Amino acid sequence: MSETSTATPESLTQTLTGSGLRATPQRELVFNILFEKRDHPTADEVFTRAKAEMPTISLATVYNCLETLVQCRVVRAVNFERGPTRYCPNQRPHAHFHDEQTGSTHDIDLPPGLLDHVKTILPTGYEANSVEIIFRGKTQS
Amino acid sequence: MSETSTATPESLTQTLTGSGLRATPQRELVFNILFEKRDHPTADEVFTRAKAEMPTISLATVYNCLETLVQCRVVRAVNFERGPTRYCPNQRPHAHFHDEQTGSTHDIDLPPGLLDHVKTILPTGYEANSVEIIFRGKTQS
DNA sequence: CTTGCTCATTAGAATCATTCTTATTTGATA
DNA sequence: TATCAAATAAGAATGATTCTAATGAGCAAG
Repeated sequence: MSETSTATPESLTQTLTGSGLRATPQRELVFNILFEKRDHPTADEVFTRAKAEMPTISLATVYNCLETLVQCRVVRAVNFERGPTRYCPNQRPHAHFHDEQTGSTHDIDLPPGLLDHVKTILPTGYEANSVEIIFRGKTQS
Repeated sequence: MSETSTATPESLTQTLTGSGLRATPQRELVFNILFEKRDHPTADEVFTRAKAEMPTISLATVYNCLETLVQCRVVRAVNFERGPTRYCPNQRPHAHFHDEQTGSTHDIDLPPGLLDHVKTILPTGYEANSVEIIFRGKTQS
């Protein structure tokens, strides 16, 4: 039974209301889209998928929902390279591997303690509250 | 005598010509600007500094020069958060610390072996040719 | 040298992602 | 059910970057 810190569609409502926010259909839809297919879509891709389910949703709302979910820490915004921001449901601490051939991004689970180990390289006076690790390369498939 | 892999204004010419490119005044100026003040400026900031020295230089040329220098691996493009790309002269392997209060970015030297250690978390079949580490937090100053 | 050719630069237009603005809608609360 | 704040929608506006087309510069062959 693996313990994850990933929000689920079920726990989303309480996360939102717990932050004084409303659990709207749009927010739930956007989260579900990220939750169902973990392929780090851009806002625009989320928008396309959302429209299939809710044709009246607007791109601005998708941006708003994503921003809200990031604030609530149930979704993570990821930026490597210039280019649109990509989003993933937060789950356990993980690094990202960016396959330069396919352009796709894979999550890499982090062994416990690695982030703390990495933080030890910081000089005195530097207090990190997050560490992001990005690999670039290719995968044999 | 510290051994670095940092290009210098002197070595730039041969790096460029070695790649079949010309060492133009614009390219040299852009590189010198990055080399002199290592504060991770944006293309627009480089442009402003460049104009002080060479009033006729254009923003497009600054973008072109930066891209060329990145291709030659004498300059590194850095992207965290959405927002403009920032540039630093390549020097030794280092991580970036992004101070969330001031918005400034500091280089963190990496102890030898750290990158290799971090790479060991990759599953079989993943071949990383680069690892980027980004800290976010605050500094006591 | 000087003609020709390729690489670079310039200026401005175009594009893309994102944010902003304003009006409308929704939903919880009194 | 009336009220009021929060959320959504649509499109305009912004900002960073890239593209396009024209001009300029430097080297190589004659």
